Amino acid sequence: MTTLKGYWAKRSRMCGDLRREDAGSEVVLNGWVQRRRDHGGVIFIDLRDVSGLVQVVCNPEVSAAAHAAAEGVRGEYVIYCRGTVRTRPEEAVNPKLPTGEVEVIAEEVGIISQSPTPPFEIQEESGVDEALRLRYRYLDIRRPDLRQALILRSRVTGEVRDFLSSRGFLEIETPILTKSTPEGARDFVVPSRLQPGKFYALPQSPQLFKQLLMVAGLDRYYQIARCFRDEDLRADRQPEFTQIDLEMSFVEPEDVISLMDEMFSRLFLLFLEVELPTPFPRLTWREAMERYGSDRPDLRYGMEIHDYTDAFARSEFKVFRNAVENGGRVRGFKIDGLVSPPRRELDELVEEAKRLGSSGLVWMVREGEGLRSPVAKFLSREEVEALAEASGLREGEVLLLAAGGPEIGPVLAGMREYCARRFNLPCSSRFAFVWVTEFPLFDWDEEEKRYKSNHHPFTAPSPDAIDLLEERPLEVTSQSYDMVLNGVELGGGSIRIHDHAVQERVFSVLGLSREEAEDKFGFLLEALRYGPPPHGGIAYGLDRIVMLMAGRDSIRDVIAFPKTQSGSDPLTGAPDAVYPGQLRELRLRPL
RNA sequence: GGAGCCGUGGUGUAGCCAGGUUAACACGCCGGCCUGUCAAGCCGGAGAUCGCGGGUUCAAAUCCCGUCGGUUCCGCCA
Repeated sequence: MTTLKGYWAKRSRMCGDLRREDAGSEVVLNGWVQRRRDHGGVIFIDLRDVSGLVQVVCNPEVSAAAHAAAEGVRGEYVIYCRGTVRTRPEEAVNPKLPTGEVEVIAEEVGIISQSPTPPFEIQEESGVDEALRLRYRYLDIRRPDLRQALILRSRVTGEVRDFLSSRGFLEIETPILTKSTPEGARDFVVPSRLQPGKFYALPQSPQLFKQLLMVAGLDRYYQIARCFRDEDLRADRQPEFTQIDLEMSFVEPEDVISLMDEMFSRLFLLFLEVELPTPFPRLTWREAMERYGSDRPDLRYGMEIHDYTDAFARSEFKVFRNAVENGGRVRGFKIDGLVSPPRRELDELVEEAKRLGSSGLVWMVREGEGLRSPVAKFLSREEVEALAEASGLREGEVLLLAAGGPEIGPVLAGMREYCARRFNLPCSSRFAFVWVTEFPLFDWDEEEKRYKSNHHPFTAPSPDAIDLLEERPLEVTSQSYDMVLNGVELGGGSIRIHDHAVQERVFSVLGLSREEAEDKFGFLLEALRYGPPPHGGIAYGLDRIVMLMAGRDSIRDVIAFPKTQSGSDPLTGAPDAVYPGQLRELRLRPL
């Protein structure tokens, strides 16, 4: 059979959908050639589309034309195939494929479009250099893991939309070209042609706009919002990323938190078949710092930090006693799930602690009634007993201790992570969610010698802490909450200030004069005079959510066209120079 | 801004520390054989001036310096 140039038969089914029940039916498939196996007589073609893969059999005894066409087919060619679905002979069933019980006996095959040999193999496991994959991202996305991640991402956002919309949220778009606001990350800036010398900024988040929408009386807003921050990149940070952003009127923290518990348990049940117990556990910021040394603790592991200061108050071990006498504390944790590691590994722990910025780390291993430790000789029997008692250390178990001020918290937090990874410790669960609440309203910025908002300047102080605003600002907690999953901050939010007087007091602590505040976000302040409802919300990093759900280590693996660490896109070549004429039009000149 | 790691046919690696033959292996690619494979098999073939620049040396993929790209982390990211 001769085919007309440009002719192709349109598909009747998707490759990956064919099953045993379809046996006997005539189908037309369109797809990419994953692989061709030519046995001289019969030719097998693995045909791929977005739904998956199915085997096409081109037997010259069935159709000489189809077989002849198949001989000219190469990898990544796009073809059509008309044929009949057949259950495979029992010994030829491929249990590795969802479609492995069937195959399509080709009666007609034609090439729709050709392809050069791709620069890398389109297959599951890809050790291929990421820069090359990014340059040919459209080929990279043909690989199943990337394709699946993008499918998952689409389903997650779809479900988020369904869920929020069913709860009365309205999806509203906010500007991409907007005004640079102070504090926070460095802005991406866009020059204005109509107003030379002036600039838009791309939004770091729709924060201010969503508050305006609450003042506007829309009651509940959400958006799958692109955000831009001109800061250095990381595995979990891109210059542009996507937030699930939402805001609600007439709510307290509890309302936001419980709604999000519901949304996330739904997502995980639907897409990962994981049942998450709700409500998710909660820790206040203070508890989190005390027990895990971090405001984003990984609760898949125990290794809770305890205070052992009392045990060393009068110790012969000078390093610890001095630390205690100088107002410091001795804190540490037991490495759950590790027994009698070799000396070499214990020494590695000390090195790691130093890398984390600690001046030292002491390990102790329970051996019989005593403790093996580099500092054992400085410890009295009473101290050893007190430690063994307080730590609950069992035979062979390891206790790590560090002494000093608040700076040892992050060190111990780092050591928890390191131990979990280094010793491959068992997880209590695959996904450990936790809310961290009541963050401090302010941090002290040592460089600029002033208070800064921990979250942002519109975050409401806890009602019972408002009186401390002026006297002891660092002790003021806020009505804020972060959702943390496996040690990754997924999102955070707060109840906002709706009382004008409170807002002014906060600005005053931040050292913002009325004029400065007016200049920086006067439009919001003005809006907040016109009957703002009490409101609050939260914003999530969608990329991070999907990354964790897909079991990936980088958000680049769940973004169709991500950027490299230097912010470039190897596919398009962005960023790039522009024509001099463009600069002239914008009244811009390079320095 | 700082620290670490990586860069060798189309792809992934070995070789580099201890400089010295035609730079090795696997996958892919091309050709041949082959009617049940699915990482097909067997036979044959093509394909790399070792990221780039400079230096040391009789001699550099290998040592030194610089630079570019990628990546991880610290700083930064309200």
